[in-house]
Amino acid sequence: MRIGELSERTGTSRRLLRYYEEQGLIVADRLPNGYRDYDERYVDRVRQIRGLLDAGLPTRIIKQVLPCLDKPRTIYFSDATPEILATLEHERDGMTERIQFLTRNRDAIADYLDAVRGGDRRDVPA
DNA sequence: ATTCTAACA
DNA sequence: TGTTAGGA
Repeated sequence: MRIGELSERTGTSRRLLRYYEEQGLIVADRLPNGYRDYDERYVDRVRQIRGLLDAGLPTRIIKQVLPCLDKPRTIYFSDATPEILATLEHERDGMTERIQFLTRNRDAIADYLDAVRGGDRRDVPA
């Protein structure tokens, strides 16, 4: 498939797909006309990349982790070097911090909402 | 129509 | 990341 289809099927802009390639996250084959050519495997791969990006991992880290993940949404290291393990532990801690940050803000918003709506009205007052 | 590269009101 | 120019 060409970039347009991959874009639609992954919800990722063509611009971003080219950017991921530029960052070494994905490698596309080229059609005789120069167009990028992707196989089915890339649909999941791109989704996996987006997931890690949303989790807060920088592309440079994803680049190292990517070769260790394939089929489903799992990450497995049979060749986990101590450097990679240390990196992942750091990322894990970063995720934990972001989760706590999000939780605090979500609760603050939830409390605000509960305070504003006297327990009945579901729409925000003008 | 679609995609490509490069570049930035 | 979006958008756009200029080309295939």
